[in-house]
Amino acid sequence: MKNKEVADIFNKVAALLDIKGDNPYRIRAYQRAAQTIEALTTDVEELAKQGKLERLPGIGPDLAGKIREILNTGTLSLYEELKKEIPLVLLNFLEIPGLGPKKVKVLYEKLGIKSVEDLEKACKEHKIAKLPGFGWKTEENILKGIKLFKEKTGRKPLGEVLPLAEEIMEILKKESPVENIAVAGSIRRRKETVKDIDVLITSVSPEKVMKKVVELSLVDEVIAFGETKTSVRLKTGIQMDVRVVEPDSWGAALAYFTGSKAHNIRVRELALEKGLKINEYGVFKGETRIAGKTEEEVYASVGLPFIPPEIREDRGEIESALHGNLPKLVSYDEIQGDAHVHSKYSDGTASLEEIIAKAEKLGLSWVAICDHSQGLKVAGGVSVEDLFKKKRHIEELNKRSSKVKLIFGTEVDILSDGTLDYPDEVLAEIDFVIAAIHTGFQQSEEQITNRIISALKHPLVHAIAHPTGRVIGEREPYAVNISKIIEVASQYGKALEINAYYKRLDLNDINVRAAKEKGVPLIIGTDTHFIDQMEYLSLGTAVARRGWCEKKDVLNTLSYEEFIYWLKKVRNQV
DNA sequence: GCCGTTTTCGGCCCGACTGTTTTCAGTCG
Repeated sequence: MKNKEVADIFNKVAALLDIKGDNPYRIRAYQRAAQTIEALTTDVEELAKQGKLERLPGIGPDLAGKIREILNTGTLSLYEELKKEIPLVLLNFLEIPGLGPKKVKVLYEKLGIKSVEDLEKACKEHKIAKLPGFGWKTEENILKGIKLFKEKTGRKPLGEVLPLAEEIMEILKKESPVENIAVAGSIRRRKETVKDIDVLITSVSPEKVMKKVVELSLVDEVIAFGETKTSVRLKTGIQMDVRVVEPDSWGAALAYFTGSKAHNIRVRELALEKGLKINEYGVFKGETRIAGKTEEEVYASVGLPFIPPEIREDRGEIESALHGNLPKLVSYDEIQGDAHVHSKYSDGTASLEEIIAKAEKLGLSWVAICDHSQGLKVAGGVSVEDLFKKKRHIEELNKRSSKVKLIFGTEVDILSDGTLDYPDEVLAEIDFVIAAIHTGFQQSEEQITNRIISALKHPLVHAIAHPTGRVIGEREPYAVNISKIIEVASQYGKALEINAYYKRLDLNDINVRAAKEKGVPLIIGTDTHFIDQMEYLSLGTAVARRGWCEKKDVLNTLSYEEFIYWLKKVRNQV
């Protein structure tokens, strides 16, 4: 997949052009193209071969040519030229809060600043305040921004921020006069990482709410404090923006602040075509507000059905909605089981009994107990002897428990030569086999891809766990050709996991969608090691939704009996 | 740089807040 590489270059070109002060619409064209290519469920290389690049939205003859240039030469002459004009390191400056392209340009041209260290030094020597358009306050803000930049308080995993956002909502509900309150932004879209917390509120006395917000004990610093908009930085380093609107604007504001930006732009373009204007206060025909109380109303005003937040990314949802073929996304309450839980038999901390109790609380009807296999000693891999103890234990519990059934499974290690960590006669006794890579991350793309493919082809394997191996913010995916994996999974009718652990979410939304399009069944597993982690199931469901999955695409929507049937069917036992 | 049954040229989403200004540019979302 060269998609990421092409998108990266386009994003960098856009940022460099931005600093240069180029035509903003040209810049947007590069950004939009980058976004489109990154979200592709097919290889851009494949599309190029088929001569279909120009069919992509926002890709014209020029950008298509530039994509081909990148594919052929590995780089782009425009990009190389721009790099000579503007040092690449300046792009880092755009990450510093308070610094945008215009200010970066001035800093570079007037003071020759080329590194964060230069910038910090110039601030401390008060050289910044003397520049046109700058002042002492800006100087101060840049210093603060540098500090944040160095602390790397960038995007945080959704699973970390969501509970915090919910806690804050609860406090504001209890202790300030809010009527409606909701989290918007990328949290509502359930993006895997988020940059800030957007909270939207209606209230009869906004000033009291705003006062409460800045007084929260969780707040570290007030960034902006206005009548309708307040921004603070929380002690965890994350920024929170709070907006208060009139009840009549609730839907419009919710749509507006949920984004994504690209999605909003498309919706507003549709509005313009109809002679309407959409902003956060409503849909307007001239001066008259014709909609805005609910999101449904706002979408209806431009001829669209309600679009679920999780797919508002301008990845084709507008077109689908216009054609009346939006997917009916799998819902959170259709999920009946958790397909990947570790117990005390390996490195999990919970007993089978505790897992059953937790599952019952969560309203699940089945849980697959997939402990590590024998060779993975660091993770308490289960010996063959213990495996059969576990099997009897599960059978016994299933006789007693009617509400929650356990499934006897394993997360079997794919060894570095592609063979599995239990002999076939043992695997044949295990009802659910999900295979995974835990060692040899440094192998070549060909080696790793082939390892996974041999596991997929193994007649006793049902699925692959965390197929790319990435850990958000900690470890890049191992080198794997995910398109090939999806292809082979499709061919052999095997499933791919959506690992729901908040730092994995692997497959990610884009790969899930690619798999779904090839008819590969998706299976959500929490990879629980500590019992409460079973609650991450909803994060996995969110990824499925972001990957446009419907009920039929997700094995967790099957009842216990149906899932058992599927397991046997894969092995040709029914 | 893209796009179009109102257009192949002239458009391209919209507003809040801050800081540096004295009416507005820059940044942000």
